[in-house]
Amino acid sequence: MTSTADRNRARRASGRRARRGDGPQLREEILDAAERLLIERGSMDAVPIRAVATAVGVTAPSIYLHFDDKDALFFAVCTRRFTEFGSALITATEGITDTVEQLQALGRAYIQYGLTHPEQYPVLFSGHIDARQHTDDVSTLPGYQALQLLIDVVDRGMREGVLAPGDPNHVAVGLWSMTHGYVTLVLTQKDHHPGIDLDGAAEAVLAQAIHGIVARS
Amino acid sequence: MTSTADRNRARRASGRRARRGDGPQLREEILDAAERLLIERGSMDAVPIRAVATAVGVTAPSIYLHFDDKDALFFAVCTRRFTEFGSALITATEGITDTVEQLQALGRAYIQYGLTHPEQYPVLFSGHIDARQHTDDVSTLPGYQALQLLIDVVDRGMREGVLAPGDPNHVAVGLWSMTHGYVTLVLTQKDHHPGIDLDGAAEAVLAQAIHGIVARS
DNA sequence: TGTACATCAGTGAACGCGCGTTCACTGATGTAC
DNA sequence: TGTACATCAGTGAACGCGCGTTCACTGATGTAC
Repeated sequence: MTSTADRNRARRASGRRARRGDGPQLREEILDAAERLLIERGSMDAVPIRAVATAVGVTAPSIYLHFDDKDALFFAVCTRRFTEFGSALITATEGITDTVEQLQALGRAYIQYGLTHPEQYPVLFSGHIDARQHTDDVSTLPGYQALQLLIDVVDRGMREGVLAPGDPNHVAVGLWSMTHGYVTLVLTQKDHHPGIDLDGAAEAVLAQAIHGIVARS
Repeated sequence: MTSTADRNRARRASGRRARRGDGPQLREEILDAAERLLIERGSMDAVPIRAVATAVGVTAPSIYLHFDDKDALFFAVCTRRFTEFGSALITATEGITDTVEQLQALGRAYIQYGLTHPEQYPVLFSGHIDARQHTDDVSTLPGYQALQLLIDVVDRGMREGVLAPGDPNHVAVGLWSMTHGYVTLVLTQKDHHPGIDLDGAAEAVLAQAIHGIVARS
């Protein structure tokens, strides 16, 4: 599991140096370790840069050879994961022709991704990292692509007549609110409502959201 | 504005002491200051206990005469605000007899409260403070009463036949997901989606949620 | 009514830790001539 | 082919700050006798 860290430590202990061109590889190792620690500890405030360095088998200052500062490191962690998140959503719609079913698949994929990445999800969407300090390009920000994708599908559904007419932006925001809200409620409130099966409500919540926007015959 | 703090500082400077029985009053002042700083700085991690003490016109250790530790202080801030939040929801339904309109009023009140308390809302619902370390009574926790109220109204609507039949718990969770999700998206993503009027979608989102659960004639 | 005492509501100073970050350096690796 | 040099990829030590919390104390306020 920590074999690369051990290798780094062994190299260090034996007085050997990393070869030229190993930089990018170490960068990836740092991102992996930072993400793993983020998952373990629950928030980026609880992950010191020293801990990341130790996990990689390297000293703290060398982190700064690869990232400007701590924020930049964790922003990179999020960016990487968000790319994966976006792919998961796109993959979910592939092979599905019916627009309503596409929306359902999108919602399902969204919720599933959120619930299976309980630590990354809040980092992506809780606004703890001020993303705009790191990118000028808004389109790379968490949420942007997801929302655009959603708007496109909703728009198509309306033009096809399978969705009730309306403002695609508003409808998309509504759907996003519901899936996002459901994910965050499950993640944060799960243990606060003994009598209620929050986890088990996913399909019902999804059906309810779709039900609210389909065209009525 | 800081007159009580000034009074405290003046008392201190003049060598005078607070009278017996002033404890509870200072406790309230501490809560006020902590909340104000929470609003200003955006997160409880960004509010040192010394800053709270300074704002009240007192030294840091005296905070500990009123609260066990920092967590307890901010938990108290949240509890107080959550009581208000609960009252806002209950007040919103008063004088309304139609169940669907009650749901609409609840949702509207929920969203409005969230958007007008942009700093407290995340503290209440983001799970940063492990509430269960401070209370055994789950029913005092943020969210519990709100959800119970919602379930009651939904249940009544189903029995009246104005809402489509289903599991009241699931439907309530769906409504909560939507309002909670919308509030958090607006608070965290507002500036990330230039072309989209997130703020202005409230009524549409609400209508969509209601639309998804009413009985179809 | 006077006096010794307890208590309340703090104060001031310090402890001790952890953290982000910087700085001067090192030594192997690669390159120019 | 040999050698002087630049550079890459780090290291080790320390700086400096801020923070939560504790501890010994103080002096006015109230109370028992």
